[in-house]
Amino acid sequence: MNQDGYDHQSVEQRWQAAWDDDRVYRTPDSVSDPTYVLGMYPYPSGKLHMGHVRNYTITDAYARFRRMQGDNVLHPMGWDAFGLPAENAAKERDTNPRDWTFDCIDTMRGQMESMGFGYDWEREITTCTPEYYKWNQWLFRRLYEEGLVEQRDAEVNWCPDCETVLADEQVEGEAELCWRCDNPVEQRELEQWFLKITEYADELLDDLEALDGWPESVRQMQRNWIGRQYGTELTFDVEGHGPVEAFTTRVDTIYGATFFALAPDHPISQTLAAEDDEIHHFVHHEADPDGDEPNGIKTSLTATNPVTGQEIPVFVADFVLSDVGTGALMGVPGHDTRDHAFASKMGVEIIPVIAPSEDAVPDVSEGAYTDDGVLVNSDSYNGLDSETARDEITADTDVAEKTTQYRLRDWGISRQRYWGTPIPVVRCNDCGPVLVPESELPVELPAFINTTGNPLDAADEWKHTACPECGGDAVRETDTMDTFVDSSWYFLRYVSPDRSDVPFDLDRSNDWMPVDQYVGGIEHAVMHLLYSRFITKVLSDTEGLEHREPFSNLLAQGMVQLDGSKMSKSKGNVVSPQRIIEEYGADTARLFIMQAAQPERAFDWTEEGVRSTYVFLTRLWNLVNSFDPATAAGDDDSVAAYVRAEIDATIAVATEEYDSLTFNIALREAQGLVRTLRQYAEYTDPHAETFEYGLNTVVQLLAPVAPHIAESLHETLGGDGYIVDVAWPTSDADRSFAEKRRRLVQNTREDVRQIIDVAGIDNPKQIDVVVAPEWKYQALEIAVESDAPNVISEIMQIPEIRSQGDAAASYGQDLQAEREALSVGLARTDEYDALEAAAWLIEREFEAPVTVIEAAAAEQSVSKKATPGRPAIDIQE
RNA sequence: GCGAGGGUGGCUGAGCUAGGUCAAAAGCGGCGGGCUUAAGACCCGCUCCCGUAGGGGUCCAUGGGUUCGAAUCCCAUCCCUCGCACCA
Repeated sequence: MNQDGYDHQSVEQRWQAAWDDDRVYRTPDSVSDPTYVLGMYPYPSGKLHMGHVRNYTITDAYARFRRMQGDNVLHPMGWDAFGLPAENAAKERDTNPRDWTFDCIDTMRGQMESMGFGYDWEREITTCTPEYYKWNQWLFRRLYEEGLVEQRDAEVNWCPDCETVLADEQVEGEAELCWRCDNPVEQRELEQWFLKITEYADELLDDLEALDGWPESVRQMQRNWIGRQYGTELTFDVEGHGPVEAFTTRVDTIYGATFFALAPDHPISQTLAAEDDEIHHFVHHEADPDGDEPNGIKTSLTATNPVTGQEIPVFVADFVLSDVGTGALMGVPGHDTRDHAFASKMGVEIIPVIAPSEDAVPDVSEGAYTDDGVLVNSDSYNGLDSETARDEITADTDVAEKTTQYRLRDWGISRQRYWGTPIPVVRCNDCGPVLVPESELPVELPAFINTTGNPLDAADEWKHTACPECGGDAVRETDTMDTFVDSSWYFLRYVSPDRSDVPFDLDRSNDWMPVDQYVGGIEHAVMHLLYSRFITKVLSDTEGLEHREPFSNLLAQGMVQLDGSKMSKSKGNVVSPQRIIEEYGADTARLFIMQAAQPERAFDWTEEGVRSTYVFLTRLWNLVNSFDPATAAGDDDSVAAYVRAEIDATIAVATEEYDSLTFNIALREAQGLVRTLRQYAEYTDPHAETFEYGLNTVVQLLAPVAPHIAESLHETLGGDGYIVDVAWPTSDADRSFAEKRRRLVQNTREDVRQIIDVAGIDNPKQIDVVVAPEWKYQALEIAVESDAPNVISEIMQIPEIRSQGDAAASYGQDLQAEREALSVGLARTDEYDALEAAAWLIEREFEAPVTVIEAAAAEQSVSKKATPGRPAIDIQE
């Protein structure tokens, strides 16, 4: 395949070694406020996949771009090294998670290096090392001291396959499958450690508004996840069982409450189940919270509506969930779809209490009316609108109170696994749970024991210890932390990875944080990104960190697909980055991925695309290597001027696009410039300086994405030092001006083609392109500016125009006719220059001499057709 | 059901936040030509319809509306993708 291509292997190996030797990507601690570019660190599975390649190529290219623009850049990498797969792998291979993990890390680091990613490896972090996880334990202690840790029995999601607890966020879909192994999750009651993220629910929600560097979709997902709802909590008195709290967002419908419902696991339901066989049967055998049908059973009890005093029947119903609201609710079938379905099924009364207007009471017998409206059938509240009624009813009712409910739950971090951060707690018979003192951190993991249960439980020697408080016998907490704890603050550790006395250097963090550009997969939209925001806020409140958000700008990169579907091992449609690197080189892989689509979009991997990218790089290589300034003896003529203008335009466009992370457009521009340069060299002997300028520009514009070949070509072109340190090219070109020029040239060429085609001209002898006279530009400008009803009289006030006589009148009529659509384009001289410079393109195409002339020098019959932005064209056969 | 983002020429995909220069960029595919012994690569052009001097017609999911003028703004409908969902 590559016998025809450039030798990517030697090029890439050479520069990787050179960068390494010279520590090119080192960010010294002394730099001030570097641009912090970060890709989500990977779990070290042992193999880089295309998703990683895309993710890290984006950050690498952006980091290199910013560096060439003169910024100090912080671009680190590390390993999310704890986690269950290592345990499973260790069991399968009869080794231990630690060795396996470090092997994987070594392999992946090697692959990253062969991709040419410019990381500061001296800042590498690995979460499974005691040096790192010590600070997870420290964090746990700090949270504990701040009252943000709680231990409680909890119904938890238990994955029988992974033998561990999962956070709500790790349970996926309606079928409730484990996010890692896709097995159904069960419920278990266990003593768990929780981090009280709910204390920050409001701030986590409200601060999303200001995160305008984040995609709306991610912010929306977090909003949904937090799920704040304003409503009213009110007390119903349940006969014989006392007061029961119920939450509602629609207290305005309380006059329509015709039943009361309890979750099957509500304490009252449990009591009733113990006394009543039918209820027992329902609770334990019939209730199906996952089913679509609302099921329930009527009890013999009634509840007192606190507003109306009415007695309503009490049901135990499976659609009432104990972890939503209070696990009890008032049923308003007239105005809630689900309550309506239930009431219809159970034969409960349905009455309308909200109407679109007072004299349009809706028929709710067949369906609920769920909109806000005006109250009816509600005594003294009749006639009030829903919103006012909610306020007044809540205010008037002693046992009602405005409250806010959240969907967000506290973050359960206990995992019954070995390969994680030990929770720094000791259980003493006398003192209860006691925190391990800071001086004794880290609590290190004992040697791995291959067992079916939790290996920490089996590590007797490690498990039995002395109580830090009383010195008595005690046992260690054998649970480890959710690995999302590790990743909730790792971005701070990169700032000062060597500090053994603090988790992060505070002053430097205040200077370097937040991460300016964070890049990763959308799958972390809620979990990782929410936890990181939470921990950052806590550290801000407790440790003096002056930032309350960790990531200013977030890019959720799209998938790399094959034939429209996600690459996955199970489908067997995986393209190995390793193979691509070997066959085509890292630069090709990087360039292909980056030019294929916008980074947030999914795109299809195609072998053909990769090949043509490789061909492109080879062509560029040959173009640069065959260029010899000594033999390029062309003049600095109009063609050179055209090429120069194109170079400058390319710089302007590419810079803008790099800046907004739309690499695909920037790269397309750069590739287009290569084409222009090749055409130039084919057409004529190029002007050495111009051509060299073009080549240098292309190489520099490609350097962030294809750094190895760029270094080589930079060297070939006689550049000093590394291209990573070369200043990003700049130009005075204005993008919109450049685009106007391009459009003018494009339109003119098309016009010539059309004339030749339509007029059936076989063999043009001479092509004249006539630029409109100055007075027409003047007239146009006046017409655009003018508010006068008739432009003709306006422009005729200018003597120069008036002196044109009929021609002026005629053009004035044209202007008047198109009055509203007029706009000023290029100035006459700019138009002339652009056409003059582009004349060679037309000459080359039609093999006829092209002359760009001023109107004054042309035949009247031809020049009269010329208008600003539209030269007259005269073709002689 | 709720929320977010979308529906552009054979395909992919810009433009749509600042309405006119948009028959609508770019790439792919297809067609023709050049180069070549030939193929590939490369280069040039065409690729909605009609047209013997740059013209005309129809067009950007569908149907309305605003405007001198709409792919671009507004409304409604349909469809697609993603997230959440028996959430009180």
